[in-house]
Amino acid sequence: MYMANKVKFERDNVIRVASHLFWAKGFHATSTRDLQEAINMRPGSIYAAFGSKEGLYSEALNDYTVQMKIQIEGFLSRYDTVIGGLHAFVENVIIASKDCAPSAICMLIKANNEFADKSSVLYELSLDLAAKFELYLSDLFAQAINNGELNNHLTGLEYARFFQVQFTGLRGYFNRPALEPFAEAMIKQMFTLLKKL
Amino acid sequence: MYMANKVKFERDNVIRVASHLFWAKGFHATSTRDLQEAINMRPGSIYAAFGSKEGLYSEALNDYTVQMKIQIEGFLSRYDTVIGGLHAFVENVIIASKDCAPSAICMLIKANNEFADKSSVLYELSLDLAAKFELYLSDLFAQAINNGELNNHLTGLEYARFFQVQFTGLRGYFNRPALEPFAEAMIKQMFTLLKKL
DNA sequence: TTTGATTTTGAGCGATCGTTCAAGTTAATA
DNA sequence: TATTAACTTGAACGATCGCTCAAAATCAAA
Repeated sequence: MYMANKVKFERDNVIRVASHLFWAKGFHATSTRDLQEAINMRPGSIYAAFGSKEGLYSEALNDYTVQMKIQIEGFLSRYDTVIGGLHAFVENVIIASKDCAPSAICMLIKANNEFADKSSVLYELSLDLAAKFELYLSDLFAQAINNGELNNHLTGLEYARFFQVQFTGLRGYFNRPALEPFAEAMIKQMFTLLKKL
Repeated sequence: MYMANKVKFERDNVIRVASHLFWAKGFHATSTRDLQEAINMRPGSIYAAFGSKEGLYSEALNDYTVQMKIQIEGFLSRYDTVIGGLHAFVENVIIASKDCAPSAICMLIKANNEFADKSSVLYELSLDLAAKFELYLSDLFAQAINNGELNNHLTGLEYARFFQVQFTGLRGYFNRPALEPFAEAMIKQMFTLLKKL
């Protein structure tokens, strides 16, 4: 009986690094040679493992959404309420991790923007992942309603939509430097409005 | 006395067409050959007129902001109030012109996203134009406050910031198809919140 | 130690990129 | 009409793109 050779590189770590590079520079501005250097793999290995630049990007974008959910779960576990956890998460993304994240803009939004004109598989993927993330948020807000943190004038999905519009808007706006002083206040405002909907 | 030969192409129109192409596809995904075909000019003429792909993009992005202001002025002149005009403008951008515009996303936001990682001249330009546009909006909201359309709990600049966050968030969110049914209600919600700030 | 399936390597392929420039065309002046 | 400066043309340059594949390296099984 012959066992296959072990793959030498750590797949998850490679995807993580590639994801950060794609997130920072975008798909078209990231060359395969940039990726080779960043993940320390030669073309043959990359193409054997991921098939194409698009294939690697697909896995990178997917991993991004997984990591984002893990990050949210972390905040939720450290806070008493769903809304409190989400508030801390939003503040962390926009303020605390501003200087260490590859980009202030959500990678899903960047992907959706970059591929919006053509009917590429990557555009479809960005729609798919965004839809799934919206469902995930809907569940969270449904919990918040059940917990009595929010009134039930709106559904979980409607709260999720409001949250995504606000969060995306804030991340896009505070991408510009010299606006940090206003970030905390505008995030507070977002959650004040959320509770009053 | 020798008078210079007239330039054959219509410069403004060329910039308009190039702007739409860049807006739809982004800077990196638009090749100079795409541009040659779209504006019906050969490389030599393009480079004589604009210097480089970046130079043409600069003029295209600048023209975009000029056109956006002209569009807003048009709506303001057709409505009694500043807020009414802005409401109609937002509805027009997100709903009515959804299918004819090159992209649902503001070209300034797209530029800011695409160039955010590097210290390129185009990134600086996007910051510059965004700052100028924010000042333009600040003046509009200051007028609205003076007219008594809005209370004076916030300054014109603070209203402008809120508007930009909401508008950007909505355009990003409704970029995805199959969400149109919710657009009008969420725009109404945005302006309801604006008046209650 | 030998074997052989598997993985890694990196030179290099054809295509396309942004850009240049010598040659051709145009049109106002002399 | 002849002159001449300005403009347009398009072939082609070097660089870089995404990607391939024959050869070298690797390691579990024999």
